[in-house]
Amino acid sequence: MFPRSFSSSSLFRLSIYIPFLYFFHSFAALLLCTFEIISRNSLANLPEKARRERERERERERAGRMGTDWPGEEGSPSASAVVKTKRVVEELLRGRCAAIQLQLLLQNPPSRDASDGSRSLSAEELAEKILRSFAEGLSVLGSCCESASAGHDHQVSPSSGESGDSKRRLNLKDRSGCHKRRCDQESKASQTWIKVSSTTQDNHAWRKYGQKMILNAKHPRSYFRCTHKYDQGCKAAKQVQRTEDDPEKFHITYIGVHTCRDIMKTPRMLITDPDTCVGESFPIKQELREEARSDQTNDNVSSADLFLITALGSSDQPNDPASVSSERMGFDNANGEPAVPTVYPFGDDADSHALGMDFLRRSVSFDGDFSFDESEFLASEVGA
DNA sequence: AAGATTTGACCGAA
DNA sequence: TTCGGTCAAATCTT
Repeated sequence: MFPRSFSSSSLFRLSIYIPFLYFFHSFAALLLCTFEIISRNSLANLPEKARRERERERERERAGRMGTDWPGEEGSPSASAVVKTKRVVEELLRGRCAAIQLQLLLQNPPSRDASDGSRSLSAEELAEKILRSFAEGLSVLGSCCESASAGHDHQVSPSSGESGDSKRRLNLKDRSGCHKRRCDQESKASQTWIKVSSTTQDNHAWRKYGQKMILNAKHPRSYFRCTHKYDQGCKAAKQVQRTEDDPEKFHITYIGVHTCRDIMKTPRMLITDPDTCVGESFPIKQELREEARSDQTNDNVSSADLFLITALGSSDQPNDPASVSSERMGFDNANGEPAVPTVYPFGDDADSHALGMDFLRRSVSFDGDFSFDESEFLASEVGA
């Protein structure tokens, strides 16, 4: 059946290698189509005039990054929004480029004997590049609201370089700014979802910044923000409160998506088999301490933890930001219904939400109107 | 010493 | 005026 030159060991290696290759190839293709859809949508919304100004804008950014005042920009939020859109598009294009490189790398892998270490390293670098593009894009999108109220806003922007300490020194009067609050609330309302769990632990580093007794509630509510709020401008936050009927369970409200990237976790996410990572957790120091204080154990953490996606916003669709982004990416099925489940049986994981990569864990169906001509896309990409 | 938590005060919304 | 969310000085933990 096979030529004699095929030894059993090389056949064995081949049988292991091919499924991996197939998996990574599919993954790269998925990433590419994601970038393609987002880029096309964003570019379609970009006014022609703005596109012409793109080059000029790049020079501006090169000259003085964030924090530099440009005459005329401050007074026109629309111009600022265009700048943001352009930045998002640039990030997406950068990520798409990296995804193409990754795909090419996986399509034409160098021989295993040649340089195994360098091959996997470059693939990881590319993957990190892609994730960074996602994070940067989300970060820019998240800061759109603030820039609209630039005149009142003293909040630290992701790239302003201002430290948390200097922020602390701000006068109390500087905390006023109703525009920002209202704006934040509106944007947060669409990025809020609730989880009822027997543990407060998830795969993110949170820092507690407040606790309050709530009217007619037995238990206080704790307020957490992402540890990377100041160093990476991550706006994710959560509120934790014990449920009234069952004090063993926690009512957790997640507000906003993580735009931070945890260097320790990112590569692991990519290489870990979803099946094997179910139930695995990355212990978060603060929360473990809280768990210890409240005499809670994580033994009862299971896949049975209910992840409720509630419609806190106006939409009747699940408000999980990740699902929203999936929807924008065109992952809905032909019936117009979201192709995402409303209950996540994965137990405690916020990683995939944070990185906007839920589609990796879901069975994404591409039937419907969506079709992705990979070869055509690659050809056009190479031509460009 | 650095970073995290606690907790009283402040702020805006209702 | 009340309430929920946030801030930041004080305190605690590592």
